[in-house]
This record gives sequence, C-alpha cells and structure tokens, in this order.
Amino acid sequence: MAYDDIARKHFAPSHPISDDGDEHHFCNSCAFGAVCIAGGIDKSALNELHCLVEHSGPYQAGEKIFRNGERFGAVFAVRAGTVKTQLVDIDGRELVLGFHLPGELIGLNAIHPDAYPCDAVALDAVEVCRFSFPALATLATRMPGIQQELFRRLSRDIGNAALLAGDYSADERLAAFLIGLSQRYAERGFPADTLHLTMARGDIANYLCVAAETVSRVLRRFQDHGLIHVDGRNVSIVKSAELFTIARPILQR
Amino acid sequence: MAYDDIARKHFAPSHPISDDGDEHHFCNSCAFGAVCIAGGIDKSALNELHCLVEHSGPYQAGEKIFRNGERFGAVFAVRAGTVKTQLVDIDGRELVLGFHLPGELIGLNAIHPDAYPCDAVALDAVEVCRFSFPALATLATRMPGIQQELFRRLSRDIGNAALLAGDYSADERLAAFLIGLSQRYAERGFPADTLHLTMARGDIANYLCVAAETVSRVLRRFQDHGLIHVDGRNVSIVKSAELFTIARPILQR
DNA sequence: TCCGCGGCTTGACCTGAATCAAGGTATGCC
DNA sequence: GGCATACCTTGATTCAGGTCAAGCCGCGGA
Repeated sequence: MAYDDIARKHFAPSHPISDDGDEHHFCNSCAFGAVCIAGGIDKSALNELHCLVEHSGPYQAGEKIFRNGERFGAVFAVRAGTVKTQLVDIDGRELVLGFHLPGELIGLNAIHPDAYPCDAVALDAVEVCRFSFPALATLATRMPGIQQELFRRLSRDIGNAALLAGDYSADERLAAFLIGLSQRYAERGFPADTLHLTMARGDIANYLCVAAETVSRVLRRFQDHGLIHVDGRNVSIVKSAELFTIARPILQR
Repeated sequence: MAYDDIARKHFAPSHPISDDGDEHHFCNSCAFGAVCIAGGIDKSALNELHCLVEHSGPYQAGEKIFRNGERFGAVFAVRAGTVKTQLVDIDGRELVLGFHLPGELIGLNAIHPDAYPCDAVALDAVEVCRFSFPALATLATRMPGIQQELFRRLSRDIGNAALLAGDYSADERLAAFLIGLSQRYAERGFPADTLHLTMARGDIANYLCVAAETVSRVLRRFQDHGLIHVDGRNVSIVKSAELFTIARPILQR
C-alpha cells in the first residue's frame, strides 16, 4: 500500500513523527493521508483540509489533549508519541480505554454525547492535528472520500472497543495486547518485533482488566517460555507465531 | 422530544412495532425518524430515503438477518422484535456482542472490515429495514442531517461497545444490564419497569461475561433483596434507584 | 398421557486471578 | 551523595465467580 511505503521512508524508527507536510503533500502521518494519496484529491480540497487543521503540541507526558466532560468540538489525529484515553468512574476506579499511536484518530467517541467521554493523556512527547469537527463534517459532504474515511474509522473503533469484551484469560489478553501493538507499529512501518512500551504496567493492566501484578507475572512466564524478552519497558517478541496462537481467540474472530 | 411523543402514541406496548409509514410520514421506528421530523426534510428527500430502504421480514426466532463473514452491503434498522449480534470464536466459544431493540441500527461495525464481523440473529418475530450503505452514504453527502445522524450512531456504538470493558462485578453487570434495557425501552415509549427478556439466560450471561449460573444467582439475590421481581423471562423492576446505584460505576461515567 | 429436551435453578467444590505485603530498582530533586 | 517517589516484581493468601453435578420446570410431539 502506497501510504505504508511513504510512511516507512519518512518515519524515524526511534520516535514516530512525520514531516509537517506542505500545500501539496499533507502530513504523512495524517489521518487522511491515505485518502489524499489514493483519491488524488485536487489542490483546492487539499487547501481546505489545510485550512481546517491545526497542529498542536508538543504535549509533555501527563498533559491532557482533552478532558472528560469538555464540550466536543474537534477530533485529533496523533502525529507523534502515544496517547492514552482513560476515565475515572464514580467511585474513583480508573479505566483505560485505549492507547493511540501516530496516524490514529481520537475523539470520535465524543460525537454522540457531544462531550468528550474520557481524558486523552500524553504518555510521552505528543503532537496532534486538530480537526474542527463541524468543518470536517461539512468538508465530508463535498468530499465523499473524506466521509467514507470517517465512517471507516468510526466503524473500526466499534470493533476495537469490543475486542476485549468476552471473558478471556490473562494470558490471552497479554498476548493479544503485544501482538496488536506489534501489528499497529508494523502498519506504520516501524520495527514490529522490538516494542517500547510507553505506558506503565498499571495502565496496561487497567486496559486489559487484570491486576498490575498479573501483568508482571504473565510477562515473566512468557519470557521463561521463550516467547518474548523483557527489559523494563522494552519488549522484544521472539516467537510471534506462538504468541499469536495464544492471542487468536481475541484477534481472529 | 417530539420523536418520543410520536412513538408513545403509535407503539403497542406488548409488541414493539411501528406503522409502515407512507410518502409523508416515514416509519416512526425508523432509524432516521428523528432526523426527518426535526429537520423538516422536503418531499423529494423523503422519497429518496423511501427508495433506498427495503422492508424485510418477519424473521422467526433463530433466523439470521446477516451472517459473520458476508460481504458488507447494508445496515439494518430494527423495526420490530429483538436482534442479538454474536460471533463464535476460533475455538468454539460463543460471544454475544449486543441486543438490539426497535429503532436501533445494526451492521455499523461492518463498514470497516467491509464484511459483517458477526451474526445477527432474531430472538423473536423480527422485522427490519434494509438500507443499502453505498446509497445511504451518497444520500448523506446531500443531506447533512443524515450524515450527522450516521456519525452520531456510529459514535454511540463505540461508547456502547466500551461499556462493559472494565472489571466490574457480576452484580454491577446485571444491574447495568437491567437498567440499560429499561432505559432503552423507556426512550421508545414502552413501560420501563416491566421487562420481558426475549433472550435466554445463557445469552445474557455471555453478553455480560459471566456464567449462566451466576445470572440465575444474582437475579435471585436481587429478588431476595426486593430490588426486582423475577418470573421466568418477565422481570419487573421494583427499586430502580437502588438498582441504579449498583449499576452506577458502569452507566454513569 | 408420557417422554424427551432445552432452559433454568441450586448446591458443592475448585481455581484463576485479585489482594495483601514486602522488597527491589530507577529517576529526579535538593 | 542522599532522599523521596513512582514503578515494578515476587511470594503468600484469599475470594468471586467458574465448573461440575443434579434436579426441576414447561413445552412440543407421539
């Protein structure tokens, strides 16, 4: 796929970030890069996209891109770094909804309630593109490619949100998490077998609905069985096929 | 809200079904009813919606509206009855994704993979409206109200899919299930405190990621505590406030 | 009427993972 | 350096809920 090739060329493996784009070549990590490239959109349309987007950042680790309860006004494409979406429920329990890599769109779950239903927190140095949603929706009526891409992203997020439904074991969850992350990096042209986890164990645990201690133990066991190698937050995947077999009930369905 | 008033007038409480609509008054249970009424759309647009919709059914309990793996071509609005979406994972485990009442749209999660990622099964006598998705998307470019409604529905489904993520207790899950169902009936103008569960205990259990035995036990306990009254598949909610308190960590966040 | 079957309930027991507790390690700040 | 803090790991213990087993109920068919 053309988009991947371009990404592979431009991205620096160590820290995912794209170029800034210009009038003719919009950000490669842009959420709509694929549309622009594939659709061969004309200059005026590209300019319109340029007009409605605002680069924002860098955010430092811990800073929030948007907050739970804020009025919805825009979606954000991650350009660099990792974003965690989370919320704190009524009695203080934290719930991590997801981790978002460059090229991914956050805030889509805010359209319906017309307010962000979660916090978006930078896990490292994060840069984003802000798309005013009313403007984007208007543009989408004139550019079917943009509309279609929005539908696809929304639809994909439904599937992703449902991924961890089902009563899976801690092993299945951890394996699916690692393989999933690996695949998403691979799609963006980054090395897929050496992962740097930008999130704390506690966040992973929370996202997977297991205890932090369980994450430690399972990673340990995977390492003891030679499936992965763990060095703090650096994890290399040694036997991805076997890991995939464990994760299969979650990923392949 | 006007839509609710109209629904309340037309729906028969015992078996949710709408009238068939005509050129000027589209089905009340139609997924886009609210748009048409609120937006005051013109006749030609209404006719276009009429042209692209196909009524289909009735389906008998157990019959499938669409199947996992089938090429995506349309979304369906439930007109009458209850639909269960489910899939069977690689090693035979069943996973219920959701239950869908009249007025709700199914198949939105199929846009991205361009294939239905689950089965849609009728739980009782079901009637649906079929909307060709390419036609609907095209119409949406000309009718911003339709586009917006699609965005909202997709966005809401993301939230719904994420609802049961998080490690909630069996009590919390059951309470949230009952309150959620009650609220959805109420929105459609049906009595909200006497529920007829069209799905088997096993389906509920599966949807909530607990064992069927646990569903029995928790319902029993809720009844013993005077929160609900259970008679087979008929459940009446006695103390909705207390039930809501239990469900709060899931529903209110 | 009886039988068979699927769905539901209840009790007894077991287990995966949570919780509790303690200690280790890395990092930043004074 | 020395300290504080946040994060991570490991072991011991506990428990919510799963699994197994048995029996009940309601319904359709012969």
